[in-house]
Formats: sequence, C-alpha cells, structure tokens
Amino acid sequence: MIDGTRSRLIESALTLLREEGLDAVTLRAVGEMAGLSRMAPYRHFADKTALLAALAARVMSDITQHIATAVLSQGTQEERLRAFYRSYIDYAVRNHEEYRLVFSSVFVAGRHPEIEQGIDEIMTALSVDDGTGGPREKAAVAAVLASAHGIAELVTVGDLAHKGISTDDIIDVIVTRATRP
Amino acid sequence: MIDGTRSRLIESALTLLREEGLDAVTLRAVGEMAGLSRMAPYRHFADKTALLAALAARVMSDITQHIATAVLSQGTQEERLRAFYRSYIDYAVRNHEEYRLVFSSVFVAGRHPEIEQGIDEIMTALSVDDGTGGPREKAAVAAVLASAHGIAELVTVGDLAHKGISTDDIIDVIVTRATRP
DNA sequence: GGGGTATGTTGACAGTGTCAGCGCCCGTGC
DNA sequence: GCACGGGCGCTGACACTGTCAACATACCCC
Repeated sequence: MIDGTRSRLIESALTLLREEGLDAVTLRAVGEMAGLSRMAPYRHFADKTALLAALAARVMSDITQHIATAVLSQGTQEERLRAFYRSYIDYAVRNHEEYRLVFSSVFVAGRHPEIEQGIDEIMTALSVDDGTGGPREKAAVAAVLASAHGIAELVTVGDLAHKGISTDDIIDVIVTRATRP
Repeated sequence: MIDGTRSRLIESALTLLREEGLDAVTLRAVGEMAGLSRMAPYRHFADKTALLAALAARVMSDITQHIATAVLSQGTQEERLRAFYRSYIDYAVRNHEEYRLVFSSVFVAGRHPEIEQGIDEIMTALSVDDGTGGPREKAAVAAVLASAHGIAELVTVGDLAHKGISTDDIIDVIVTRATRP
C-alpha cells in the first residue's frame, strides 16, 4: 500500500457516490467517512476536482474489469463484441451515478491524464486481435467504445425504454453491421 | 410572446453558459443579467435544476437546427449520414460546455420531459426516409444518434486527437458499415 | 538534539441554493 | 368604488460548500 490514506479517501468518496449520489460527495463528508477532518483531502489532492478525477479513474478500472470478465468467456468475435456492449451498458445503467461521473462536465480534455489512461485501457482490452493497430483499426475500436457509451447515455438520459426502443435491438444493429463479411 | 421574462431568463443563462461556463450559471447571476433579483427565477422555475432543464432544451433545439441545415443540403443517403455526424460532432466540440449540459449528471431519465422531447426531435429529423418506423428502424436511428454522441464525448473527454485517432476515420468506419448494401 | 517535511486540525470567508415573509400591481365580483 | 386575491418581484436569513491561513504534531535525517 503506497498511500493508505489517499486510497481510503477515494473509497470513502466511492461509497458516498454509490449510496447517496454525486451531490453527497463533499469534501467534508469524504473526510469524515475516512475518519478525518474536512481539510484532510487537501493533503492528498490539489482540490475537489482532483479527488473526483481519481475517483473516476477508480470507477473506470471497475468498469474495465467488469467488461473483461464478461468478454473473456465468449468464443467468436461476434459473441465477444455482443458481450462487450451488453456488459458495458449493463454497468452504466445499474451504476449510472458513478458511470456518469466519468464523463461528467467537471473534466476537460487534456487535463486529466488518469481518465484518459482509463479510456486507453478499455480500448486496449477491446482490441484483442491486432495489437499492431493501424489508424483504421484504432478508429474501429474507438467507434465501438463511442457507440457503447452513446447507447448507455441515451438510455439513462433519454429514457429509450419508454420510447419503445430496445437496447438489444440497437446492439444487434451495430454488431450485425460490424461483423458482416 | 407567452412569457417574456421566462425566456429572458433562459437567454441570460445561455449567455452565461457560453461566455463563462457552467459554473457561472448561478441563480444570482442569471437574475442579475436579466435585470432582476436573485430570487426572480423561482417565479418561473421550480428550482435551479428546472431552469437548467429548460436551458438544455433550448440548446437541443439549437443543435437540431444546426444539424438540419447541414443535412438538408446533401443528396445521397451516405452523404446525409456523413453530414449528420460531422455537424453533430462539430457542434459538440465547438460548444462543448453547452453541449455537455444536455447530458449532464443533473438530469435523470424519466424526470425531464423537455429533454426527452428534444432527443425525439433529433431522431425524427434523422429518420428522413421511413417515418413508419418499425422497432428495427427506430433502433437504427438510435444507433446513429448514440454513436454520434459517443464520439463527441470521447473526443472532448478522452482527447482522441492526442491518441492519433482521427474523428473522420471513426465516422468513416461507421458510415461505411451502415451504408454497405 | 534540531530542523525540516509530511500530515492533520480548527478558524474564517465568500459564494451558493433555497425558505419565509413582505410589497406592489392588476383584473374581477360585488 | 372598492375589497381582494393571485401573479410577480424584493430583501433577510440560513445551512452548506470549497478553499485560504495559520497552527499543531509526528517522524526522519544530520
């Protein structure tokens, strides 16, 4: 354990996020839950945004793991792709408070390396076949991640279920197109 | 003009959002910019979230219009699809502060009808051909919107440009697959 | 032992969303 | 003509937030 207090703070924040939502993640509450004072987080994070970025990275590694186990048990390329979409969206819908923190408006591109690294890891886990990765392959992987994320948000914000649109149908459309010879 | 003050408040909020970012959209600032006091918004919106939802709806109609003009000038189905992706992502990247408000974590599925209606409108504008819309067609339309949104967020949060992944390549992968016979 | 660094604490402050309560104006019914 | 009620607006007050400053304590190296 390199820095026990730091990770204890992150775990406290994660618990608060899961049990009471993003609004409940205040520096005071995080400090208290970790058995410390309200200003303690400042010894480990520059400010609240930095704590949230670390929390987001923590969540992303959770997502990556959740997906990895779901994908690994599958055989064909098509099955793996389908399992990826299902498990990704499943995670996002079930834990949408923490999921959406990751893409929350507090983060700006190029300013939070840990988040971008998390995205990298998901992409790497996704591109099983060709580690070489020409620009075209990279783009294909990005397309998969992008559409998975898009579906997840459309479901949680746009309430697709009540529009008579099934998540499985969307996945089916995409996977069928992607695996067509 | 049904309710002048209400829309003036929304426009003030939009100006603040564009010029100073989401954090600058406080009830006090909005009221002041509209020439009113800090509590004035409460006569027109239940609370701050309601104001933000109305603002999001306002932004969505902007997006819809921006896309509609870009798509209309195109001929073939493939060209239209490509124009849709380009203009959607272009808007999101250029105005990402307001764009991401729409999918911001303040909104929960099923609780903000104006936002869901906005999503409906974009989808309707998208499905030019078959207004009939079987479940399969609806899913296809949702897939397009989802992937466009996903790319937009991956670009603004994940900083794809610095990973050597081109937005145009992603669009190309998707459009090619979608329009393949 | 002495000093420096890492860690944690309390005090204070400006800014926020929101509840209460008060004032003004205007249309309606008597 | 006038009381009245509702729509619209205002200020006062409050609890809560992130954060700056200043101070305390523990530990390590010389």
